[in-house]
Amino acid sequence: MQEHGPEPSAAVIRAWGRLIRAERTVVGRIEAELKSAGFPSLHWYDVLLELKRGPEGRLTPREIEEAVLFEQYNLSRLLDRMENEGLVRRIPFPGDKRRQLIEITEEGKALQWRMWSVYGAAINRFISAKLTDKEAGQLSALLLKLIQE
Amino acid sequence: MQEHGPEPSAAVIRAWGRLIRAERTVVGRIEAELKSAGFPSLHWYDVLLELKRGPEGRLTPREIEEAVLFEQYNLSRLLDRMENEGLVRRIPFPGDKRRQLIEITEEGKALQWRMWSVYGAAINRFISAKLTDKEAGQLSALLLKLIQE
DNA sequence: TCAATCTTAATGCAGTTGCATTAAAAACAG
DNA sequence: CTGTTTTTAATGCAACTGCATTAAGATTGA
Repeated sequence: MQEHGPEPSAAVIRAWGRLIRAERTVVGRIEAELKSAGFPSLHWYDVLLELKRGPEGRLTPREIEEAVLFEQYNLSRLLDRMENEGLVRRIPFPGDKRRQLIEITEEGKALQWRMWSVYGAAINRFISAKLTDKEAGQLSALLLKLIQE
Repeated sequence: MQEHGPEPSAAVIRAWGRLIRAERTVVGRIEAELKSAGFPSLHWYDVLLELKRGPEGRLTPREIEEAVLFEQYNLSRLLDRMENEGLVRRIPFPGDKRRQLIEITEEGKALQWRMWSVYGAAINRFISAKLTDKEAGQLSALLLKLIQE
């Protein structure tokens, strides 16, 4: 047997299992709502929202990757699809021909808005109904520890 | 604008964002460890572990689905691949020709064990190092609320 | 300067997932 | 019984993801 230090504690293993399960459960429920309302997936939403928040509705692909934690090649092709749907457009990055700026279109902003209508309601149903704001704050603080380093 | 009740609170939205991000971050780190040790993905591990825990190392596909929250068609094909690798075998379900039992093989048990060596160490590094047992317990309790209903 | 290195984004191909449907068997209802 | 409905698992096809590589442009350093 390979050595790898002490076994993780039961408490840690349980928390890890629940993290996976909670994420799958809630994402599954929310995706189902979006789909049944005829909308694309959360990944599309994530990109649209980040762009909308960015300066002039523009970000580089790298910035989007960093924000949403997608792989470079996945984002590249997702942007292809979104560009085909007229939700974003690629524009040259001034002073660096390698880079580009992704700009959200009016159509993209409109879609983000319409999706939020369904998404926000789903968050209410699947999260707000289960946690008080105080509990949500505690959860945020604990999850932050996992993200950090 | 479509009506959908009040906006989710900032605390809830933040918790939701962190849940997604924490899951992606930790899964990404753990998958990278498994991959660099030459092992298959966490999904394979999940199935192997559930089977190993099941009575006589056997479960129906439905039971596995329920335990790991995979889609029926995804599990069906994952089991094809695992069967091809000799990790599980399909056996008839006594008294119901629609159903089947999936049984973990000795090879499957051995793989689960070897993967745990890497997986457990990764959990130590990416979770135990970030949370005390007490915090892990709090996190579990909060996530349970999200899963329930 | 200019070759070596690094950064950014795209792409071919294989593997995986999602969606819709199918097929087979069991359970149910009249 | 027998036709209908439900349950279980598989599959064709399209969409998406992972991996490795490529190509182009910027940066670095002798």
